[in-house]
Amino acid sequence: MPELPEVETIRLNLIYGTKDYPSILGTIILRAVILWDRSLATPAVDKFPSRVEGQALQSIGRRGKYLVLKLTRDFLLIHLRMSGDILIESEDESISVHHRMILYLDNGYRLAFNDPRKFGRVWLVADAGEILSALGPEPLDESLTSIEFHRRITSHHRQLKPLLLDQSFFAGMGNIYTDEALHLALLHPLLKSDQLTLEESDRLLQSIRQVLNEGIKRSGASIDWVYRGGDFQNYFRVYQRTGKPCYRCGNPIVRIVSVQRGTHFCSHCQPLKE
DNA sequence: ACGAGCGCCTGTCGGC
DNA sequence: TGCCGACAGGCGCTCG
Repeated sequence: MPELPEVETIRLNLIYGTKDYPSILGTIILRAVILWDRSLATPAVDKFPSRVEGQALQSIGRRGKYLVLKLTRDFLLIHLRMSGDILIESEDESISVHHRMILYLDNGYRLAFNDPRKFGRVWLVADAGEILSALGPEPLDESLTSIEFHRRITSHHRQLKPLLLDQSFFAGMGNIYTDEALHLALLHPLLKSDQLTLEESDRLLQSIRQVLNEGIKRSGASIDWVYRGGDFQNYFRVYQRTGKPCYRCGNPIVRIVSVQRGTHFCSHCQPLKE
Protein backbone atom coordinates (compact mmCIF):
# COMPACT_ATOMS: atom_id res chain seq x y z
CA MET A 1 0.00 0.00 0.00
CA PRO A 2 2.59 2.58 -0.56
CA GLU A 3 2.24 5.96 -2.10
CA LEU A 4 2.95 9.21 -0.33
CA PRO A 5 -0.37 9.43 1.61
CA GLU A 6 -0.14 5.84 2.84
CA VAL A 7 3.47 6.24 3.98
CA GLU A 8 2.54 9.52 5.66
CA THR A 9 -0.34 7.77 7.46
CA ILE A 10 2.05 5.12 8.77
CA ARG A 11 4.49 7.81 9.87
CA LEU A 12 1.82 9.66 11.85
CA ASN A 13 0.63 6.42 13.47
CA LEU A 14 4.17 5.56 14.58
CA ILE A 15 4.65 9.03 16.04
CA TYR A 16 1.29 9.49 17.77
CA GLY A 17 0.23 5.88 18.28
CA THR A 18 -3.27 4.51 17.60
CA LYS A 19 -6.04 2.93 19.64
CA ASP A 20 -4.12 -0.34 19.34
CA TYR A 21 -0.59 0.70 20.21
CA PRO A 22 1.41 3.58 21.72
CA SER A 23 3.89 5.89 20.05
CA ILE A 24 7.23 4.27 19.40
CA LEU A 25 9.12 7.56 19.48
CA GLY A 26 11.98 7.41 21.94
CA THR A 27 11.94 3.65 22.32
CA ILE A 28 15.15 1.64 22.14
CA ILE A 29 15.70 -1.30 19.81
CA LEU A 30 16.58 -4.27 22.01
CA ARG A 31 16.82 -6.97 19.37
CA ALA A 32 16.58 -7.22 15.58
CA VAL A 33 15.65 -10.24 13.48
CA ILE A 34 15.84 -10.50 9.70
CA LEU A 35 13.47 -13.17 8.39
CA TRP A 36 14.06 -12.66 4.65
CA ASP A 37 17.62 -11.73 3.80
CA ARG A 38 16.89 -9.92 0.55
CA SER A 39 14.61 -7.44 2.28
CA LEU A 40 17.76 -5.94 3.76
CA ALA A 41 19.62 -3.81 1.21
CA THR A 42 22.46 -2.83 3.52
CA PRO A 43 24.46 -3.68 5.61
CA ALA A 44 25.12 -7.42 5.35
CA VAL A 45 22.63 -9.57 7.26
CA ASP A 46 25.21 -10.71 9.80
CA LYS A 47 26.20 -7.11 10.59
CA PHE A 48 22.70 -5.64 10.91
CA PRO A 49 21.47 -6.80 14.35
CA SER A 50 24.56 -5.85 16.34
CA ARG A 51 24.70 -2.46 14.65
CA VAL A 52 21.05 -1.51 15.16
CA GLU A 53 20.56 -2.93 18.64
CA GLY A 54 20.79 -0.38 21.45
CA GLN A 55 19.93 2.59 19.22
CA ALA A 56 16.96 4.79 20.11
CA LEU A 57 14.23 5.94 17.68
CA GLN A 58 14.82 9.68 17.83
CA SER A 59 12.54 10.85 15.03
CA ILE A 60 10.28 9.43 12.32
CA GLY A 61 10.26 11.26 9.01
CA ARG A 62 9.30 10.66 5.41
CA ARG A 63 10.96 11.50 2.12
CA GLY A 64 8.86 10.59 -0.92
CA LYS A 65 7.77 7.01 -0.26
CA TYR A 66 10.67 6.33 2.12
CA LEU A 67 10.10 6.08 5.84
CA VAL A 68 13.10 7.71 7.50
CA LEU A 69 13.78 6.60 11.07
CA LYS A 70 16.54 8.60 12.73
CA LEU A 71 18.33 6.46 15.27
CA THR A 72 21.02 7.35 17.78
CA ARG A 73 23.85 6.84 15.31
CA ASP A 74 22.30 5.70 12.02
CA PHE A 75 19.29 6.15 9.78
CA LEU A 76 16.94 3.25 9.17
CA LEU A 77 15.24 3.74 5.79
CA ILE A 78 12.28 1.60 4.77
CA HIS A 79 10.67 1.47 1.32
CA LEU A 80 7.42 -0.51 1.22
CA ARG A 81 7.27 -0.92 -2.58
CA MET A 82 4.11 -2.83 -3.63
CA SER A 83 2.93 -4.79 -0.61
CA GLY A 84 4.95 -3.65 2.38
CA ASP A 85 3.50 -2.48 5.66
CA ILE A 86 4.71 -1.53 9.14
CA LEU A 87 2.91 -3.19 12.02
CA ILE A 88 3.30 -2.49 15.72
CA GLU A 89 2.44 -5.59 17.67
CA SER A 90 2.51 -6.70 21.27
CA GLU A 91 4.89 -9.52 21.99
CA ASP A 92 2.22 -12.14 22.56
CA GLU A 93 0.87 -11.90 19.01
CA SER A 94 1.81 -14.67 16.59
CA ILE A 95 4.35 -13.82 13.91
CA SER A 96 3.00 -13.56 10.37
CA VAL A 97 4.62 -15.67 7.66
CA HIS A 98 4.96 -12.40 5.72
CA HIS A 99 7.10 -10.66 8.32
CA ARG A 100 10.53 -9.89 6.83
CA MET A 101 12.11 -7.95 9.70
CA ILE A 102 11.22 -7.54 13.36
CA LEU A 103 12.60 -4.94 15.77
CA TYR A 104 11.87 -5.66 19.43
CA LEU A 105 11.42 -2.41 21.34
CA ASP A 106 11.87 -1.61 25.03
CA ASN A 107 8.20 -0.65 25.51
CA GLY A 108 6.99 -4.23 25.16
CA TYR A 109 6.01 -3.88 21.52
CA ARG A 110 7.70 -4.92 18.33
CA LEU A 111 7.93 -3.19 14.96
CA ALA A 112 7.35 -5.65 12.11
CA PHE A 113 8.11 -5.02 8.45
CA ASN A 114 5.46 -7.13 6.72
CA ASP A 115 5.80 -7.63 2.97
CA PRO A 116 4.09 -10.53 1.15
CA ARG A 117 5.64 -9.80 -2.25
CA LYS A 118 9.15 -9.20 -0.88
CA PHE A 119 9.77 -6.13 -3.06
CA GLY A 120 10.31 -3.80 -0.11
CA ARG A 121 13.76 -2.85 1.16
CA VAL A 122 15.42 -1.73 4.38
CA TRP A 123 18.66 0.26 4.63
CA LEU A 124 20.71 0.99 7.75
CA VAL A 125 23.13 3.79 6.89
CA ALA A 126 25.06 6.56 8.63
CA ASP A 127 24.15 9.05 5.90
CA ALA A 128 20.57 9.03 4.59
CA GLY A 129 21.62 11.26 1.71
CA GLU A 130 23.31 8.44 -0.12
CA ILE A 131 19.89 6.85 -0.65
CA LEU A 132 17.61 9.91 -0.78
CA SER A 133 19.64 12.41 -2.77
CA ALA A 134 18.33 11.19 -6.13
CA LEU A 135 14.74 12.06 -5.21
CA GLY A 136 12.94 15.04 -6.71
CA PRO A 137 11.07 17.65 -4.65
CA GLU A 138 8.17 16.89 -2.31
CA PRO A 139 4.91 17.72 -4.14
CA LEU A 140 3.39 19.16 -0.95
CA ASP A 141 6.34 21.48 -0.35
CA GLU A 142 4.82 24.90 -0.91
CA SER A 143 8.19 26.41 -1.70
CA LEU A 144 7.88 24.82 -5.14
CA THR A 145 6.27 27.64 -7.12
CA SER A 146 4.04 27.45 -10.18
CA ILE A 147 6.73 29.11 -12.28
CA GLU A 148 9.42 26.70 -11.14
CA PHE A 149 7.13 23.71 -11.67
CA HIS A 150 6.33 24.87 -15.21
CA ARG A 151 10.02 25.29 -15.92
CA ARG A 152 10.78 21.81 -14.62
CA ILE A 153 7.95 19.99 -16.38
CA THR A 154 8.53 21.63 -19.75
CA SER A 155 12.25 20.92 -19.57
CA HIS A 156 11.38 17.29 -20.38
CA HIS A 157 9.78 15.90 -23.51
CA ARG A 158 7.96 13.08 -21.78
CA GLN A 159 4.47 11.70 -21.39
CA LEU A 160 2.88 13.04 -18.20
CA LYS A 161 2.14 9.67 -16.63
CA PRO A 162 5.68 8.23 -16.78
CA LEU A 163 7.14 11.59 -15.80
CA LEU A 164 4.98 11.92 -12.69
CA LEU A 165 5.84 8.35 -11.67
CA ASP A 166 9.54 9.17 -11.97
CA GLN A 167 10.73 9.70 -8.39
CA SER A 168 13.54 11.98 -9.50
CA PHE A 169 10.92 14.36 -10.90
CA PHE A 170 8.56 14.23 -7.93
CA ALA A 171 9.06 12.16 -4.78
CA GLY A 172 6.03 10.20 -3.66
CA MET A 173 3.66 10.03 -6.63
CA GLY A 174 2.39 6.52 -7.45
CA ASN A 175 -0.09 4.95 -9.83
CA ILE A 176 -3.31 5.83 -8.01
CA TYR A 177 -2.65 9.45 -7.17
CA THR A 178 -1.14 10.15 -10.60
CA ASP A 179 -4.28 8.96 -12.37
CA GLU A 180 -6.47 10.88 -9.94
CA ALA A 181 -4.46 14.09 -10.30
CA LEU A 182 -4.41 13.96 -14.10
CA HIS A 183 -8.19 13.57 -14.19
CA LEU A 184 -8.68 16.45 -11.79
CA ALA A 185 -6.38 18.58 -13.94
CA LEU A 186 -8.20 17.48 -17.14
CA LEU A 187 -4.94 16.37 -18.74
CA HIS A 188 -4.40 13.23 -20.84
CA PRO A 189 -1.83 10.86 -19.26
CA LEU A 190 0.12 10.57 -22.51
CA LEU A 191 0.28 14.30 -23.20
CA LYS A 192 3.89 15.43 -23.69
CA SER A 193 5.10 17.45 -20.72
CA ASP A 194 6.62 20.26 -22.79
CA GLN A 195 3.19 20.99 -24.32
CA LEU A 196 1.82 22.35 -21.04
CA THR A 197 0.97 26.01 -20.74
CA LEU A 198 1.66 27.74 -17.44
CA GLU A 199 -2.05 27.59 -16.69
CA GLU A 200 -2.17 23.83 -17.35
CA SER A 201 0.93 22.98 -15.36
CA ASP A 202 -0.35 25.03 -12.45
CA ARG A 203 -3.67 23.19 -12.62
CA LEU A 204 -1.70 19.94 -12.52
CA LEU A 205 0.37 21.02 -9.52
CA GLN A 206 -2.69 22.12 -7.57
CA SER A 207 -4.49 18.87 -8.52
CA ILE A 208 -1.56 16.78 -7.33
CA ARG A 209 -1.57 18.59 -4.01
CA GLN A 210 -5.33 18.25 -3.70
CA VAL A 211 -5.44 14.48 -4.24
CA LEU A 212 -2.44 13.88 -1.98
CA ASN A 213 -4.03 15.96 0.78
CA GLU A 214 -7.33 14.13 0.31
CA GLY A 215 -5.47 10.82 0.57
CA ILE A 216 -3.73 11.87 3.78
CA LYS A 217 -6.97 13.19 5.24
CA ARG A 218 -8.61 9.81 4.61
CA SER A 219 -5.61 7.88 5.97
CA GLY A 220 -4.69 6.54 2.53
CA ALA A 221 -6.42 3.96 0.35
CA SER A 222 -7.08 0.32 1.24
CA ILE A 223 -7.41 -2.06 -1.71
CA ASP A 224 -7.77 -5.84 -1.92
CA TRP A 225 -5.96 -7.88 0.70
CA VAL A 226 -3.41 -5.17 1.38
CA TYR A 227 -5.42 -3.41 4.04
CA ARG A 228 -4.44 -0.42 6.07
CA GLY A 229 -7.53 1.21 7.44
CA GLY A 230 -7.76 4.19 5.11
CA ASP A 231 -10.85 4.84 3.02
CA PHE A 232 -9.67 6.99 0.12
CA GLN A 233 -10.56 4.07 -2.19
CA ASN A 234 -14.18 5.15 -1.79
CA TYR A 235 -13.38 8.49 -3.35
CA PHE A 236 -11.50 7.43 -6.49
CA ARG A 237 -12.61 9.37 -9.56
CA VAL A 238 -10.91 7.17 -12.17
CA TYR A 239 -8.61 4.58 -10.59
CA GLN A 240 -10.09 1.07 -10.99
CA ARG A 241 -13.29 2.57 -12.41
CA THR A 242 -12.84 1.24 -15.95
CA GLY A 243 -16.13 1.36 -17.87
CA LYS A 244 -17.92 3.28 -15.13
CA PRO A 245 -19.27 6.76 -15.82
CA CYS A 246 -17.01 9.75 -15.35
CA TYR A 247 -18.41 11.82 -12.48
CA ARG A 248 -17.81 14.96 -14.51
CA CYS A 249 -19.28 14.07 -17.93
CA GLY A 250 -20.81 10.59 -17.71
CA ASN A 251 -18.65 8.99 -20.39
CA PRO A 252 -17.04 5.64 -19.48
CA ILE A 253 -13.60 5.68 -17.86
CA VAL A 254 -10.98 4.14 -20.15
CA ARG A 255 -8.06 1.94 -19.15
CA ILE A 256 -4.80 1.82 -21.09
CA VAL A 257 -1.32 0.59 -20.16
CA SER A 258 1.59 2.99 -19.78
CA VAL A 259 4.97 1.98 -18.37
CA GLN A 260 3.44 -1.42 -17.56
CA ARG A 261 0.92 0.30 -15.31
CA GLY A 262 -2.84 0.36 -15.60
CA THR A 263 -3.78 3.94 -16.45
CA HIS A 264 -7.32 5.22 -16.00
CA PHE A 265 -8.77 8.39 -17.49
CA CYS A 266 -11.76 9.98 -19.20
CA SER A 267 -11.08 10.45 -22.91
CA HIS A 268 -13.73 13.18 -23.04
CA CYS A 269 -12.52 15.28 -20.10
CA GLN A 270 -8.84 14.52 -20.76
CA PRO A 271 -8.42 14.79 -24.55
CA LEU A 272 -4.97 14.30 -26.06
CA LYS A 273 -5.57 17.33 -28.26
CA GLU A 274 -8.43 19.72 -28.62
C1' DA B 1 16.55 11.39 -23.54
C1' DC B 2 12.96 8.51 -23.71
C1' DG B 3 9.98 4.46 -23.60
C1' DA B 4 9.18 -0.46 -23.85
C1' DG B 5 10.04 -5.00 -21.70
C1' DC B 6 11.51 -7.82 -18.16
C1' DG B 7 12.55 -9.37 -13.52
C1' DC B 8 11.70 -9.45 -8.78
C1' DC B 9 7.55 -12.04 -5.64
C1' DT B 10 3.00 -13.59 -3.64
C1' DG B 11 -1.79 -13.48 -3.63
C1' DT B 12 -6.56 -12.81 -5.51
C1' DC B 13 -10.01 -13.07 -8.80
C1' DG B 14 -12.65 -14.24 -12.97
C1' DG B 15 -13.31 -17.45 -16.69
C1' DC B 16 -13.51 -22.02 -18.30
C1' DT C 1 -13.23 -28.09 -7.69
C1' DG C 2 -9.09 -27.09 -10.16
C1' DC C 3 -6.27 -24.77 -13.42
C1' DC C 4 -4.60 -20.60 -15.85
C1' DG C 5 -3.96 -16.10 -17.05
C1' DA C 6 -4.44 -11.34 -15.81
C1' DC C 7 -3.62 -8.22 -12.55
C1' DA C 8 -1.82 -5.68 -8.31
C1' DG C 9 -0.16 0.65 -4.52
C1' DG C 10 7.24 0.01 -7.27
C1' DC C 11 11.46 0.31 -9.27
C1' DG C 12 16.05 -1.04 -11.31
C1' DC C 13 17.93 -2.82 -15.32
C1' DT C 14 18.79 -3.47 -20.47
C1' DC C 15 17.95 -2.44 -25.02
C1' DG C 16 16.69 0.15 -29.12
